[in-house]
Amino acid sequence: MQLDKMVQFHKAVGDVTRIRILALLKKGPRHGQEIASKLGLKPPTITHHIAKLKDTGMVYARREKNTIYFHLDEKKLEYMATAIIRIGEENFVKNQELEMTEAEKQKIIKNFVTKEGKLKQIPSQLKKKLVILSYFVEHFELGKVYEEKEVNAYIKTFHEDFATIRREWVMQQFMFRENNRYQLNPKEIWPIVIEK
Amino acid sequence: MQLDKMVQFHKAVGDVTRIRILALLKKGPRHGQEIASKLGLKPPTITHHIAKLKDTGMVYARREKNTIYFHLDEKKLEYMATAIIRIGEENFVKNQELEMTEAEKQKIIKNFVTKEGKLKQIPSQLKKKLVILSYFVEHFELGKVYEEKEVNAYIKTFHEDFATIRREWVMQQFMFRENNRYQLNPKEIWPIVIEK
DNA sequence: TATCTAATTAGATATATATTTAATTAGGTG
DNA sequence: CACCTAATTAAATATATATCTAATTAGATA
Repeated sequence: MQLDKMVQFHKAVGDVTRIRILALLKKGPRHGQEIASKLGLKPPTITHHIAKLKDTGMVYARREKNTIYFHLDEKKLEYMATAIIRIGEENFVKNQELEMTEAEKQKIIKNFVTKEGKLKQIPSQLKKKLVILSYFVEHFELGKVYEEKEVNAYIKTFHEDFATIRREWVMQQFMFRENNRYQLNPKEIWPIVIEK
Repeated sequence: MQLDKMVQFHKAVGDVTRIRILALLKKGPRHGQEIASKLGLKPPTITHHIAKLKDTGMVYARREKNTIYFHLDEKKLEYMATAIIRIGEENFVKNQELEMTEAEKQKIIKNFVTKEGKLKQIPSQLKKKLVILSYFVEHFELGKVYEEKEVNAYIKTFHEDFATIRREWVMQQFMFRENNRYQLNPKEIWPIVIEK
């Protein structure tokens, strides 16, 4: 699960009113006014909270005549609630498979990077792709915040498809994005380990 | 799990920085400066976040010489993360056992409440206790917020041990507490059902 | 005891968010 | 089409919180 999705989920659940709404929806679909009166709040407040719950995907709406009923998707709730328990595990599993020596790494780099330092193409094999992503991402400094523009500009110095590279960095946990700004993740949570 | 504990937990996890800290602690104990430099933040910021994680109980500290290492308690994390999935279920199970007729209810009330409306004693049998708790809690209005003083004052009109009654109302989900103010919960989430 | 290091506290600032009232929108139904 | 009801949006307010710098505390060790 993506880091920002996880934050969004826990922010959504981290509120007394929204937990009370979830408790009600667990008993079955409810409509806005009903929820408002049961919790002693005004309808706009419920709209506000329901919006946050809907954004996570665990609540959805179905219209019946003039009334909109809100439903709880318990499967999604369960999936998202347990994601935090598995945090880092995907990486850990991958690490086992994705250890390699410095020599192997150099070979892959030599195959995919020109003498001028340009990326010939994005490797399709996961292992090789990760080597390449890690190789180029080392440009960034730990703790420094980068605008999307800066990230794009840097990628363009070695490859034209900046959108793909940027997305892969985030997806593969080399970097993390927070409102369109980027930061390097510590190597410990990168999905690849190079034996020294 | 108590409602406010649940909110506290999800508020704690609902933050990018704290999730990143959890991801680090999952690999093993870390000390403050280490975390700060890995995440590109200053030590006071880490103190701030660690405090919130410690408050939930999922992180604890052990000193080694001059350095304090923070550990993740994965069992607690798992327990708290999954609590939201089970929300209302305890009540639902109880509901099955705790249905009763209006006549039964009246009998219990007659046995425990004096003609003057005073509570003779708090029943020790769960079923009877819940009847008594529900009987007296009906005094409150849905959606209205009560100060602790008001709640105490009302309880004293029928029973001396106001602290126990107040605590039971919250524990049994008849009311909920938020920074020392109290509100009635909707009957739907009460742990008892009276057949009409 | 003096000094070093790691951690915490205090205070300041900027941002986010929970709630309300008033106004508006969106679908039904006569 | 006119009207009704439920839901949403807008704007305002109050509260909470994430982060930093500067100052302080707490232990360890020489």
